[in-house]
Amino acid sequence: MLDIRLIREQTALVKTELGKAGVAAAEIDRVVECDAERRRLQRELDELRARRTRESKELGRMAPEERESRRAEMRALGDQITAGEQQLAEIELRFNDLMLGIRNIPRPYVPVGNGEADNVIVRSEGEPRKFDFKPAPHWDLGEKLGIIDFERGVKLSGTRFYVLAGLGARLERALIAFMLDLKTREQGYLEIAPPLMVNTATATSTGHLPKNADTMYHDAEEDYWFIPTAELPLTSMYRDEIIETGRLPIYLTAYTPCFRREKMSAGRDVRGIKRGHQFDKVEMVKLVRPETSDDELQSLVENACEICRRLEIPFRVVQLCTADISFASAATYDIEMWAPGLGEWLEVSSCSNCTDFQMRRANIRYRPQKGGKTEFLHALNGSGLGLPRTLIAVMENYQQADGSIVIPEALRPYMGGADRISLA
RNA sequence: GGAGAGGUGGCCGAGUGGUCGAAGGCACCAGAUUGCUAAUCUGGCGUACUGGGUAACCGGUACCGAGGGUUCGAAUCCCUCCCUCUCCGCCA
Repeated sequence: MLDIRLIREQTALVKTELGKAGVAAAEIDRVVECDAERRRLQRELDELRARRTRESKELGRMAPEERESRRAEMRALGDQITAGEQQLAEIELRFNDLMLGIRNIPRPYVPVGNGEADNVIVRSEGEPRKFDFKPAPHWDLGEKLGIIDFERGVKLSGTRFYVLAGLGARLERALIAFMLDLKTREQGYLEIAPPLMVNTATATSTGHLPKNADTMYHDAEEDYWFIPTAELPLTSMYRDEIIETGRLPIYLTAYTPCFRREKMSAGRDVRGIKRGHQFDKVEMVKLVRPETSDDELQSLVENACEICRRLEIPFRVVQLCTADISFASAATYDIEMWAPGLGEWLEVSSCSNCTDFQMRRANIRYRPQKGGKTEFLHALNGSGLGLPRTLIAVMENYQQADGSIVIPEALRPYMGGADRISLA
């Protein structure tokens, strides 16, 4: 959520900045109008209520016979207040809807653009390996080695589901352990094992609700949302809390499965394990002081890059343009690993500075000055990394002419002695 | 799932219809004082919205788990829901 005061007092600026991300100026006008109406009603109602309090107290001090005569009058005032309250409640509902629907303002350094084509490749690291054979896509490798079973995944659940088996499952577990160890031992993150189903308030805090309700799995009976990313529980952990300054910055990491309907991507990436309804991910979340969040974004990106580096897989960092950053984000960098079998760059991480957008929704604050006013923190999140795509990159980059896959050095300690996945 | 108890300010905790935004304590802030790694005293100190003021600040309203109801008036009475704790049942 944006600060209504900013929208109110610097309407033109907000329109310009949001315009860069494709938000229509009319949307801002609607909010400003609704806000004015809301405040007008609020003031009226406050006056009526002040009168009631005042006169009720008088009434209490009156003699009983005198009291009766004023009752009817007071009851009418009470009805007027009730009517005003109902009216205000309606306006507030509409106001909140409007506010929840406005996206975050991009940071000034985010390149202005109209789509994916305007994203900027910031840097690349690692040389793509030269193959003296045609590198196979991971689905061929996985099936031949018996480590990915697509047919049985479909049998068990349906399209976009698959089964990892044997050293395939083991390799994914190794990646998870490797990533979590790096986060917790070297990068200062606290490991969390959060709930995978969250309530509406949690999903609203991060900006996934109300706008993206149709992209999430939802249990109607209990009103639980299956997390599309651990960003939801991690960012909302401290909802409605005032964080002690000494505890900042807070770095959290979690390995969780993620669930996504992938409605928007119907027909895209249907082959392989690149895009499933369920996938594993290691996530990073930071809650930091506002003035540090841009630096923290850089280090967040670096934290994710380090994984690619240690796996010795070529990657590049892409800065998303204003049109491509997500609803809650003010600045986003994607990290893409090279997948020689697919012949494409795979988005394995997306690191965002969400500034105070989510923190305002979640009401997570701190006190910059002891005894002073509270302020909203800034929240950042990034994958570190998405598992299926990392798995693809490992398989395709480390494949050999005979169809076997060599285990990257960094993962060997986690592979129970295996240094290669070969045909049985 | 059954029975009972309970949810009050950053924290603990009192408060059963008006003078309660709410006693008291802790924590915190400012000052005083004694001095020795801290104590004592005095004062201040909730959040949000809103009106006024350059500002310090002053005023109004709302908020005592959430939502509804009764009443001139609700933290307090009634209803529904959520959550926590204890006991029982069931269960991975």
